[in-house]
Amino acid sequence: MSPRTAAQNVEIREERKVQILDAALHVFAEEGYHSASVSKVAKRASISKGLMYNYFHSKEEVLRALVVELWEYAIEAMKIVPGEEFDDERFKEIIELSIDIPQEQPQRWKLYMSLAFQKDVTELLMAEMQPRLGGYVQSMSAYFNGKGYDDPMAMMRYFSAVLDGVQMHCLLDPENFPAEKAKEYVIKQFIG
Amino acid sequence: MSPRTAAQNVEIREERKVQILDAALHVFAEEGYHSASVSKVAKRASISKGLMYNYFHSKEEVLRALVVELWEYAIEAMKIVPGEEFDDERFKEIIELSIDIPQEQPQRWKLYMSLAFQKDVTELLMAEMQPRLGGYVQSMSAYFNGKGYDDPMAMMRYFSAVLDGVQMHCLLDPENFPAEKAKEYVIKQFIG
Amino acid sequence: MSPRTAAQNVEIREERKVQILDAALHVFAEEGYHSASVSKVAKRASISKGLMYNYFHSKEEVLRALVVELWEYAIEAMKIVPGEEFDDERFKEIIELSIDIPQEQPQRWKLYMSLAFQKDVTELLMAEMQPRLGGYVQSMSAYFNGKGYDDPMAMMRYFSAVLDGVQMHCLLDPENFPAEKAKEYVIKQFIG
Amino acid sequence: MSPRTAAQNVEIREERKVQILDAALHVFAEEGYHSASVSKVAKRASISKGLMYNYFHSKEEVLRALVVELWEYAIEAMKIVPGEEFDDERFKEIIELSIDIPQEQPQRWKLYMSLAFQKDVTELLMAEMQPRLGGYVQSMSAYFNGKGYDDPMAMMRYFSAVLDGVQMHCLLDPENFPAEKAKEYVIKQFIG
DNA sequence: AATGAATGAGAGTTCATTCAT
DNA sequence: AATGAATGAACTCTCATTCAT
Repeated sequence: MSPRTAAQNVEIREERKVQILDAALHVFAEEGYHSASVSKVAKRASISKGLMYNYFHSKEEVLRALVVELWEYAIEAMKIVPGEEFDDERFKEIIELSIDIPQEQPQRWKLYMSLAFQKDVTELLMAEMQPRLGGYVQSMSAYFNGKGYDDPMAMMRYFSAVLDGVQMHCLLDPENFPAEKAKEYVIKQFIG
Repeated sequence: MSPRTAAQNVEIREERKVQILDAALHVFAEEGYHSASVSKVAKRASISKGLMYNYFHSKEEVLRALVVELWEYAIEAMKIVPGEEFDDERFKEIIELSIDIPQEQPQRWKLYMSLAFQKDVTELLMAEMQPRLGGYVQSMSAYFNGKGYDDPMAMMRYFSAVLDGVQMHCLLDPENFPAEKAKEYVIKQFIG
Repeated sequence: MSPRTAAQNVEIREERKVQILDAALHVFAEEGYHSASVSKVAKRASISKGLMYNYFHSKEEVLRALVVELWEYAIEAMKIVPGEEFDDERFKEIIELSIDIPQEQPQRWKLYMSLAFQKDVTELLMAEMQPRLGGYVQSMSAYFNGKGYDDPMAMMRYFSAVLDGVQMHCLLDPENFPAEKAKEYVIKQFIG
Repeated sequence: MSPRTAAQNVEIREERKVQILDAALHVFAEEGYHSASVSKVAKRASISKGLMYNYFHSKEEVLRALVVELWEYAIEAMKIVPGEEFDDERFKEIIELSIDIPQEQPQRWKLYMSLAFQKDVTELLMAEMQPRLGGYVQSMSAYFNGKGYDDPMAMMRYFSAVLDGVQMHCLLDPENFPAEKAKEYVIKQFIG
């Protein structure tokens, strides 16, 4: 019965973290972040309440981790690279991914959106994600500049809004919202 | 030495109700319905906690009143009439109003949007609004049918999504989002 | 429109008091003294909450009045006279009345009994009724002394207990408890 | 550095439960179930209010536990066995125990009696006890049938009333009520 | 005499967090 | 690393009582 090696410990910690975040995602999604209790998350993760605090300093931090994870996944999935230049093909791909990704894990994204309107949370997330998304915004800005629009910045912001609206409807009414058509419409409008 | 007259009481009650709803709007909008506490609402309304319950039976009822008020105002402001037929001019007006109205009372609409993703609340809201909005959806549906689109229903849903996205960005970043341009873009795309 | 005369005022006050006590009796009996609210009593009495406090200084005082009223009625109905001497006939009558009276107004007596086990209330009532009941106890004591019992005081106390037990069961299970038989048994045992 | 063992936890929980029930007994008995506050019970048990809810889901459940405990003790102490047949000796013993047992733990029984008249609670108690007491009633019924009384059922009910009356007086005025004499009287009357 | 709007203390309950083990 | 007993502050809601009118 030798003690665990440091490597094993790290591994265990990593597993536990995933366990907890996974449990938290489900519980938060089902009951809403504020109504969900830490006890329930712990129970769902099959660990004790106390142990949760060994991995996350607070309920809020669990939420934060969940959101960061979400965005990291999205950035990864969209293969976003700082400094990248978009051509039409790549831009089309980005539109498609932007609409497809939330639909893969609707729970996660619904949870995320449910938070987006609460001041303190919004700020918190912005602080967390700003650095990671700066490059993306620039790439997009450059693309719209190159498109020869009258007011490329306005167009870019409008584009973001449209995309958000579409994502929102995909999440809220996945059965009735025509996601594929919406993709086409967006592509046609903004790429031409 | 007579007691307050009935008229006086009605007046007082009316005033207080407005006071409470106003306070609740701000507190709910800032902190989210679930995290906001009745105490804070009362404090903001400068009344005792107890008195709130003289006017509303529960926290939820305050929310309901707020939402009903919101929609009644919107329907009134947009001059929506059940069974109305939209022509291009009127449709343009509706687009413009849809984007302008939320900006007049951003708090209210932020609150409203924040609720859309809270599962338990969504149902409550739907029940409250369905009857009030049925006619509007039909008018719009008829308009899109008349436009000769390939798939008018899909287009209508896409239109709704776009509008929601624009409204959302207007609310979340009113200083930077180009609302006027966005109006033009929407009009150009959907009316032609 | 002349002002009310003093006599009229007294009359009104008396009526109101009866109104209130009557309402209180019903509400207290239905919901229990502690759970019943002053508002409900006022509503049932068709007056305002405020006015109740013009007649009784507190909820507790209403209760006290109710109990005093109850005992006064009982004493009156049993025609108890201080210093009276009981013969067998009269004692028989007292037994019968003791069992009949609670059954006439079961609500009142149930309410009364529900209070009898709470320390503060017990003391309160004792203080209130002691003076009114002293003579009665003496008469009874004299009766039992005259009966030639071994230990007349013990017998008297036992008698009181038996009577209370019978009253209690009459109130709690009026449909099944054989009140008339019980009367006979008590009479046979204590009078002979 | 291991966590508490399961056995330790069980022990702690057992102790605490006793602590809480003991505190509740006193507070409920003194102030009545409805007026007693959970805070006071917690204070008397020297624990936090919150912890009470780790052991009982509600104030009512504490009451229920108390009552069950009480009856289990009484049934045990009276050695009641379903289906038992009473002879005179055993019946005498039952009378004696019925009067002695409440005096051992007057608080508990005062509480119990105070509940008998609180409508909402009565039902709760009946549900809890009916199954436990069915056999006892039958045994008693059989005994009275065998005694050759005119109306054995009436006599049994009368007997119950007498016993309750005696118990009541023992509890309310233990110093002056002649419990031993009362036992004799009851025995003489009902056994002969 | 009469009203009911208003208060404030306290009710039962929940829960994020801590800590002894 | 791990537990869950324990806390305390905050929660929603109620209600006896007061007071301006």
